[in-house]
Amino acid sequence: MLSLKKYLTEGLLQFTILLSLIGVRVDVDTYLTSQLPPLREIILGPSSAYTQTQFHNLRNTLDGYGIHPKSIDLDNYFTARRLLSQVRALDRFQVPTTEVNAWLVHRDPEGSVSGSQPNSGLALESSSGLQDVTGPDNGVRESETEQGFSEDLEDLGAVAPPAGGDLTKEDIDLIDILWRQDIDLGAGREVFDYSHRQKEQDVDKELQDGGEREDTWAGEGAEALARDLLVDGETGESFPAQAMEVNTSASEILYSAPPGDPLSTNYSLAPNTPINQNVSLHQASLGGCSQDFSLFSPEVESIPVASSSTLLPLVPSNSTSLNSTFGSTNLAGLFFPSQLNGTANDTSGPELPDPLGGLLDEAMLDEISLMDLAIEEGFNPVQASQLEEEFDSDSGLSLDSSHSPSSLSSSEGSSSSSSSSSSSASSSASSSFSEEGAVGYSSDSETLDLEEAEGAVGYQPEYSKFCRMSYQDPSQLSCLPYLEHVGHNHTYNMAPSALDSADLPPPSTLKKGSKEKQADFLDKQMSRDEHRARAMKIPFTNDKIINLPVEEFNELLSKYQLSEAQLSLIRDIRRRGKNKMAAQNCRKRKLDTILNLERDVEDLQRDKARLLREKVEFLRSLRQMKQKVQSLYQEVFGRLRDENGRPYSPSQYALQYAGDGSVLLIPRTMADQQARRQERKPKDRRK
DNA sequence: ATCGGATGTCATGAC
DNA sequence: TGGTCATGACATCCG
Repeated sequence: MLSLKKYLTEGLLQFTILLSLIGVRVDVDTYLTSQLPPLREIILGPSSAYTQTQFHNLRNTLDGYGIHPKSIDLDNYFTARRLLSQVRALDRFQVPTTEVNAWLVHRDPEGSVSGSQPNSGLALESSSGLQDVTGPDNGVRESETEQGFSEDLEDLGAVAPPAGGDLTKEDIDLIDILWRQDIDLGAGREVFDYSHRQKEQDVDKELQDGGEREDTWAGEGAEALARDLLVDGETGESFPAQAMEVNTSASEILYSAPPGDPLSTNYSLAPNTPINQNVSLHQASLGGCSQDFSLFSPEVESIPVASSSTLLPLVPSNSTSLNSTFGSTNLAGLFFPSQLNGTANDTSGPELPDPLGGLLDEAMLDEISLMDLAIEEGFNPVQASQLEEEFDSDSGLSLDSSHSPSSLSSSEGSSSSSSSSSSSASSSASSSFSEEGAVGYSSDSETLDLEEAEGAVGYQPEYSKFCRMSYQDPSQLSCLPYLEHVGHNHTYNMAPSALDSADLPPPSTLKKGSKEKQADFLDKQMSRDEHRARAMKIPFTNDKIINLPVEEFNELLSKYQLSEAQLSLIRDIRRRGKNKMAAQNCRKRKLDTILNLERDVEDLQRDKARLLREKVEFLRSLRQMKQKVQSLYQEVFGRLRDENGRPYSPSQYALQYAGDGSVLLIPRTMADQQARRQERKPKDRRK
């Protein structure tokens, strides 16, 4: 806290120096000893009343990070830095830092403005700033967080294996017994197997999907975090420590002023310092950020800094007048601009030709170009203003409403469900079926066994459907790794485990009637190729035909004396079977692609909405900056006095900012020339 | 009866 | 060159 106070004090001092250099008397002691709550608390420590403002509640709530209330000090500290950055880098685009206004509002020493005004200003601007900057973003973040949270919940559920899903061998044996008891009722053992498999599939699938989602969300979380960091950086906190530091020369100049000089006491300019010598202002105030004042730089530097007759001494007025004129009213206008269009300013009268025309015009050009850009993007200024209002009302989420996380979740849910229905096949097959299906029709007895077994298989239509989707020879998976993610509809390898004698129920336990039914049903369940193979008395299973590696397949063919028709059929079966799997694979990929594209679109729409919000904030910030510049200009100019103590005529003189950070008082004619030159340059550049 | 989704099959091209 | 895969197009089934 001590170091923080040090920083704050230094920051305030530096800002005071800046204000002093532009002609404003700032008495730090006044701040330190005044009753101005924010500043005093910033330096001396926060009061409970301050730290419990809605400002922080809002921020903490929206951020969800539970920032300690004392972090307000940092906020305000950075706020000061941001203000400096804004003042120094008006030609640069900076992220909305509307909260800047908060504790720059300084109290009229004469008490014309009560401390509550800055306080309210702080509250207003701060909350506004929060809503503007962090609110909508937080909205996005919040939604994403919420989404991620729900996803996490799902993941938790997915990671946890379903109760009972992990069957032991005893369980399987029990299932066998139950199946033997139920076989007469027509319930196939695969019903049990399938349920088992389904659980495993669900677990596997959810594990897989959960992992994927976890990765996805981790990635999105990181992205969101990066965005947050970026946004934070855009709020000005990432500014280099220099845009804050007053260079040494400045301090030297300031403190080397005659001790008895009241101006030096106020960190202001020494009296009668000729501005054309370009010493005090240049070295003290703007040197550190001269590179940021690109708007003024090259042309101004090229000005024949001319005869000393054209550059008159810049003499700040006395501190009293400064205090009185740079009072709350002007500050209120400065920091709480009532006009957002930035085209008019109450304090800018016709008697004060705008010497910042170049700057403002350029800034306006930027704004216009931005608005044009917005229009090009289908986001017209009206929408921008609406968006701004939404922003103000902390309804930034509305942009995302049509692409809410729920929709994303649903899409992902559908994705996972679809993929689970398909990819579950291979995993279930590998876990449940130890032997591929056999369609051995070489003997009647085999056929009988087969039919009995087939009768036991998939008595229930639902099962048949599931079984078609789930069976896969695990031995082939190693040869066909891509199948791991594909659900196959292998009608032709339905029969399969029937030949596994270990799994076969004793034929004697089967009743004749149910056996016939089961045979009929199995007949219906057999694929056309299976029927053909059966009709052609192909001596091995379709599954082998399809899934054996080509060498083994040829070897298998060589073991049998097969007719040409049989060989042709076998080749067709193999071709069709492989093509069937390929088609399923292809469809799954296509579906995945569509889902990914859908998700990408949603992400892009979210990004677009965020960028639009940021753009609105940029525009708003730009307007505020322009108003501030104008106000500061008028304040500075209004305090300038010639050797005789008379104010300069705005119609005859203007302030000109040089590229090196100095501020010159030059005749208006020269300023107009500069303005025209600056106008021409961008046009030439555009050509 | 119609429709749409799921699936199987064929043709074709690429590797 | 044959095998395999990917994919568009079409057919079929089914709810």
